[in-house]
Amino acid sequence: MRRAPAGERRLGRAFFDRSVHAVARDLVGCRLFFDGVGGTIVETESYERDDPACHAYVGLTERTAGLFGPPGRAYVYLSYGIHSLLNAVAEPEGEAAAVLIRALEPTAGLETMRSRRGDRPERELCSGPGKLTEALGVGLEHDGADLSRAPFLLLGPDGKPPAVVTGPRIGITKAVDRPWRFCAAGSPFVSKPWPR
DNA sequence: CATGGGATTGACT
DNA sequence: GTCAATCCCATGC
Repeated sequence: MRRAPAGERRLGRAFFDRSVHAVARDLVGCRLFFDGVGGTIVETESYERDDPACHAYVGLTERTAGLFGPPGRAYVYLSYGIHSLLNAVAEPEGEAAAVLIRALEPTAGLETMRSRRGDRPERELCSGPGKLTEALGVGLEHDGADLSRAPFLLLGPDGKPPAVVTGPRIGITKAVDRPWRFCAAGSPFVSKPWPR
């Protein structure tokens, strides 16, 4: 049996079955593709159950049910009535926590991204949570999908994982001070405001 | 059944 | 720097 090259390591359920903050940090440098379109994750944020900014803070509802489900699934929801935001569910089943995927460094399917988002410079294709779902073609219909199965493909870092810097989360009004934003240090592909 | 808030973006001043 | 667009869904009457 062929041993998969290190760079082809797929992330399975076990990767997500632990602290959501550890998962968020380790996802930086991993590679996410949807139907062959995607790139390297350069920015994430973690949300846990006892967190006023987390949707599951209000408890179990039909909308948030996916957050309480098995780890390694997608949680997709609509923000501001316009943007689909992609999260990866973490922690054991019954816990409610997720990692918001905020930005990618595009490496595959750039032309497909441009056909969806307009002819933009590379750094503007996926540098924000709503931008990257549009670029990849991820929508609400993928809520609950298994991230370890097609059309999703989630691989470990290609080589050494990047240095990660943390900072306050973006665009929320509650629990703004918790340092649960994780960015690849020095990457020009993260969303604004850039971490220092 | 009506209301209002939200983990954003892009256009405009 | 400010601000509107736009829609799902939780909450409350």
